[in-house]
Amino acid sequence: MDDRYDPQQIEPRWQQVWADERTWEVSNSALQDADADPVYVLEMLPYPSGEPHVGHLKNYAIGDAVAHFKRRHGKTVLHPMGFDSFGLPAENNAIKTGEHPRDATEKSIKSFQRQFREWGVSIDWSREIASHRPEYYRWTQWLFLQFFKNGLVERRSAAVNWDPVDETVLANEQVIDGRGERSGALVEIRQLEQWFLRITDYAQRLLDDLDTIDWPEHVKTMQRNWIGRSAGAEVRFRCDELDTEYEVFTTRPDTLFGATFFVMAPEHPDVMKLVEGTDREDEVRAYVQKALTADRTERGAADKPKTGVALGREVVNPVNGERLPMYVADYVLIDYGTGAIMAVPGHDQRDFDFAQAYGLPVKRVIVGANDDAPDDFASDANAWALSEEALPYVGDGPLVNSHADFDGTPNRDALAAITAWLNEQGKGEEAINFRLRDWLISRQRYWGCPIPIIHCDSCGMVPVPEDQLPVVLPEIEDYKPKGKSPLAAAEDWVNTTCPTCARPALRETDTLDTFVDSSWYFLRYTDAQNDQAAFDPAVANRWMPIDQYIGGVEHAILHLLYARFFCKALTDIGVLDVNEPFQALFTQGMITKDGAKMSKSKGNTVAPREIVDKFGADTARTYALFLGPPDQDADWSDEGVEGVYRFLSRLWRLSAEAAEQMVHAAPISEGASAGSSAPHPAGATTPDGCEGDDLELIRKAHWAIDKVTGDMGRRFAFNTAVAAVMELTNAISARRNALVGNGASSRAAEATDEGGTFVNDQVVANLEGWAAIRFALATANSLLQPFAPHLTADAYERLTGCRVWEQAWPAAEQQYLERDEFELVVQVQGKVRDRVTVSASASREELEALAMGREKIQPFLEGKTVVKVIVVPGKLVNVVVR
RNA sequence: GCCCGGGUGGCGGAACGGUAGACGCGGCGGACUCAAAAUUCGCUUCUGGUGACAGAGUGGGGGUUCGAAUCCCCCCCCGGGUACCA
Repeated sequence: MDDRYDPQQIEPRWQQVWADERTWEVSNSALQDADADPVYVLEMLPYPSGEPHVGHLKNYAIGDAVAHFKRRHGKTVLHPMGFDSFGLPAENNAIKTGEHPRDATEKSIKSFQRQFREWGVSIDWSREIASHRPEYYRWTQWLFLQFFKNGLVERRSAAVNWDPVDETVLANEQVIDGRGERSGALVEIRQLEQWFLRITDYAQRLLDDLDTIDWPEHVKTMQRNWIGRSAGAEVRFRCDELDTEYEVFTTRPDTLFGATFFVMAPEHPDVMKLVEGTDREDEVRAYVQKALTADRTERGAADKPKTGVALGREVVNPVNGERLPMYVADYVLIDYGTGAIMAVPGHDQRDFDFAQAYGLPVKRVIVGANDDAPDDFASDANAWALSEEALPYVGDGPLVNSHADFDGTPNRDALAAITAWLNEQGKGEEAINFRLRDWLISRQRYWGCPIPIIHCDSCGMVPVPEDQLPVVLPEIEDYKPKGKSPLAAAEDWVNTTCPTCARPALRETDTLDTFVDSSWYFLRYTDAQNDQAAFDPAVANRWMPIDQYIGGVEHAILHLLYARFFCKALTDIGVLDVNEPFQALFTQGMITKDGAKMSKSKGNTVAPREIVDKFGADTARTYALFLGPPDQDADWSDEGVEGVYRFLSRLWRLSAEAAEQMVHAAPISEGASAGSSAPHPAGATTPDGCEGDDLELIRKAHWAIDKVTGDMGRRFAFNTAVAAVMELTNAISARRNALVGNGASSRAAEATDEGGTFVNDQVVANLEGWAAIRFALATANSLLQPFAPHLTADAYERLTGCRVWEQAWPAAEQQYLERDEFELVVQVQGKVRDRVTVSASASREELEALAMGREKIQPFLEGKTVVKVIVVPGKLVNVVVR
């Protein structure tokens, strides 16, 4: 028998077993069994580009560990895989090289599939999907049409990055310092007709239902902040000159009386209307043009000097009739609120900065805590000692300089009162505003899902009839046509007839945002073969929600929010009954190399392929989980990989050796038929009657069961779980060395052949030791199986004759966890001064007395008075002196 | 800018408010070997001391507590997201 750990030999053998037996496939009919306990474990699907990287390895190592752990707790686990195969990188590659995005993508998918198999990930491949295949995107289109028919789709104009040289729309990512990454041309902002999904209709529910799901708190916080609910009022400001009213959203109606000017966002559609034909027109036009092309993230910077231009118009403050000058300024955002604000420089930092820069009046309407209050301030507001240097004041306080009805009222109370008053007067009303914007789903790109709409001159926008789906993505010559969406070049495809009136009509040439594809793929997995529907609601509802979703924290907002929205909307439409798709979420951290994000340009990438070739998949997977807490970023180290390889080698060698020992011991110890080489079938149960070092080893094994079970089940602490199995393996190795000496191998088999009785006597003498070792090894392999499925299957079979993945997860027995002694720490002033082994049953009083009597602490008590003694049973005694 | 994370030995990291540094890497020393590799055993936060031991120590500053890496406040640095990368 080969005593060398050889993953290249072990791993393919077990992968073959799982493939032949379709071990990881689950059928939907199995769900009809009342005893079925279905669990859905899912990692975010990969975008197939090139080969998988170590980030993928980590993601699927985590997910696979969870899937195995659940299976071994008796669950029926759905664990599928697919590919998010539409997207920009493949299209960019096509523009550069002429290679069809489909070819590059399919090639990449093949590589991903092969490597996932080589990693031994327990995937149900019968449910595989790829979003670029017509049999998938047919249903993406169908879902779009359901949204369309239910009024959740809108078409309206929106700003895009426009590259005037390439004549194409750019993704934000393609805009570098305001220039197109390919052309280098200054990017313009253009307004184009776009498709939207009305996710804002769901803002409140998306916010509220976060309370019902088991997600990391910081991810929920990010989503809450992204949705950005704020309560306030909408107030109408009249512009007499143009005979229009402008609505403003404010969270601070209490400061309405302090407004001294009015500001519009550069994108506001009325800005140019307001200055048309006036002497302001040129200056305003120049400012707007500049603001529109400026870098979006820089624009919001608080420390950036405020800029703007006067419009030469005024609006009337509805609460006091004051005339406020109008400005356009880029610190006002078109996407938030109404794109126009009332400016209250006395109580808002940004308004204050702007007022300072443009010499505008600053008015105080709330009294600060440090201002001196007159006794009767309501009747004599001017008696206030107003400290102008303290402005802007953003805190709370009583109102002043406002209105007789409100002066003196604490501003928080005045908020509601003023809102009610506005409502009475018809000048405004209570309003909730969300930061969340509608989801822009159309893209002027080739490599995406065609939008199934036909534009007809007579009938308008007509949905493609469902029985004509899919609208197949046409073949085109040039992936970068000038000025239009690339699909517009496929004239035979674009020119069609209207499904309603049969007259000539044109197909929509935009494609869908790839986030649409990935917002429902987890539903398709539940019923992936269905060619009559996107999914059977009964099947999807049975599997959903996903019990454990796992993916990168970089998706914490967009993907997760869109998928949540999809499920709610589809549930409202009536094709699904899933309020929240991801009941539990785990977000993994990034793997870096030498402290930096891996990238091809830096040349610091690590390909899993090389690791797997050199050390095997078990090592690669285990290391990916061992290198740190999986939810945090971690740095990859090649030396660390070797450490894990050494650990796995040792575990496997010890297992192989112990299995051999038992084969020879069996006829003698078990009374089994002579010459039988059948492995001990009960190797996984705790041997009885062990004492001394053997008992200690058994205790260690049960400690490891307890530790690994807790680390995996409660907190996803795979790194410490692996460490626990390492500790157990170290203990096994030490016990084994005590039995047979430190030689590389005991060569029991050879010895038996040569030595006859003497060796057998030795084996008998060591029988109890080997039983303990074998149990500990079976336990170590069993605990490590979710991380290293191949070698543990191999070793466990040798040790017990059983398939480890079919075994129930081991249970720690309390009697082996409890100790009758512990090490008491003795502290003085919180500093450790002594340790002593004491009985676990010692009372508080006994612990205190014992501690106080310790010789080592006496010098620290000398000349001091003992003020207090803290006793923490099972842990420590802390003596507090003065 | 805004939102969310993170910062602990030479390195990756461990530590329900209760022994800082588990486990692994690296380093040093020993065993085995003609030798090397592999394996195996021991030591390894820093400073002082032969040593027992003492002092310091979890990005910086303050606070709460008998006791803080952990909780609170302020600051610095690094990472993710920021709506057309996925």
